[in-house]
Amino acid sequence: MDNNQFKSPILTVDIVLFTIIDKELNILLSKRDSGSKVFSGDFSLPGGFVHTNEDVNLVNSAIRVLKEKIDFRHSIYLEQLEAFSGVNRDPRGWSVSIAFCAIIPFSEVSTNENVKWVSISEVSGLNLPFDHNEIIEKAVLRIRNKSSYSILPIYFFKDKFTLSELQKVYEVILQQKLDKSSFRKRIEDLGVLTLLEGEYKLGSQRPAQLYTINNVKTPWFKSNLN
Amino acid sequence: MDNNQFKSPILTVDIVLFTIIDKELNILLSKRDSGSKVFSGDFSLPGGFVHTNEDVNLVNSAIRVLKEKIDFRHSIYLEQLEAFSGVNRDPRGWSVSIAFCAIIPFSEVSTNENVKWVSISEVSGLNLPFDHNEIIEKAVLRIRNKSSYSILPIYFFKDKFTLSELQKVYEVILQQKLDKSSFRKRIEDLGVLTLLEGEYKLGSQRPAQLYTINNVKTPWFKSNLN
DNA sequence: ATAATAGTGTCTCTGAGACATTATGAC
DNA sequence: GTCATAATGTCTCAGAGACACTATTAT
Repeated sequence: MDNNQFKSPILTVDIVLFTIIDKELNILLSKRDSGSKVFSGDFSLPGGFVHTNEDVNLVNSAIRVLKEKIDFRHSIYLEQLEAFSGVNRDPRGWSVSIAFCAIIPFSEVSTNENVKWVSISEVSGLNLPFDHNEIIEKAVLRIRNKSSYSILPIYFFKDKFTLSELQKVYEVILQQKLDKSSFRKRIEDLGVLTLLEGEYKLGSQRPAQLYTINNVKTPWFKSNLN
Repeated sequence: MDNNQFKSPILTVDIVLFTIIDKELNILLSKRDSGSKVFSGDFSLPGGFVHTNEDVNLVNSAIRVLKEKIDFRHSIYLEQLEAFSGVNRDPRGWSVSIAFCAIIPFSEVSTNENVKWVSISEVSGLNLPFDHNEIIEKAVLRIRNKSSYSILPIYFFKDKFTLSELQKVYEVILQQKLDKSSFRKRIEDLGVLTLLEGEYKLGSQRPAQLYTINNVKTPWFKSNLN
């Protein structure tokens, strides 16, 4: 029970930040700092060390790391995924990385020369540093799974959206067509969407009703207990 | 991106080990070492530092820590719960603890003077060190939730069990009566149980068929996608 | 036979999915 | 009017739950 007799593991956070681009889930990769001891200049998940002098907890560390990589004004969805660990996952030594899933509305994505967005079909062909391929795989599964029984996908929208737009996002994430009728029934029964009275999305067809989310956090469909 | 400019956080693992005693979920608490710098002599979740010289990953650390506390021959169920972190959760400083959920068959529980089993109704009345009350709360929710849509509760059995016994364990965990007929339909439809031909549990009533688990890991009920 | 638990069958209700139909805008 | 998409309605089917019924042992 004495901390001093063992070399302390390296402790980092990594973030799998999702958005939707061109009807596909995309993930943010960032170019590793030239001063980094390992994989410098390569693209990897955005991540970094915990700053014990300024972060109050790991969520805070994750947000700080993300803000160092990209600009975002709108608040993002953030959820802890899993701790990845082992004596061999990092060439520098015994390492633990707490991975997070995050979602940013596609209307808010910014970019710069140190980051790039990569679709999840492309990313599986890349050979990323550390166990970042495995982390991404698990993050995608998590997002898919949660989307199948919750309204998580609303976090891909900034504020207003139509039910058809929301359905399309579900279809992109779940990679399957959904029935319009039952989709709408499920969503509306949740009672988490507020109809924006008199507000419509105009196009070259019938205008669609705009909705926004109540300030309720990720409720579940009834299929799950509780 | 330089590790050395920040004081490294304290990194530990904590385990919420469940079993069932007297028709209630129980959790293992262990007496903290007299040499421990904080809360020494108090009861807390079993936990400890990662030993970078002998552990290969965090699962390994968790198992080692548990083995230091109690004897167990039979393999146990172990699953990562969540990383708990913050500048204030440990009086020694910025700390991260990776919490695990674990299950041991109630036929296998051993005990000694440094550990005690406490029912989850009792434990909520205790004021445990660190954020251990919060960790336990989340662990209980996780076990309850998973039990509602998976066959996780089989891990409370060593090998053979009857469907009635299994149902009783579900009822203890979920804190509600289940319908015998639909319970059996759900379980049998999963196809994960093997009927032990000719083996029955005898009592003062009609003998019950004994089953065992296929070497399948925690499948889900259909209600969840995938 | 009775008690007690094991195990099965039947009915109903609900919710999801398939699919058809109606509604409302632009042109 | 046509076209495209929004929105709603109808039908069927499957699974869960309520509950009744049958089966098999000990005594």
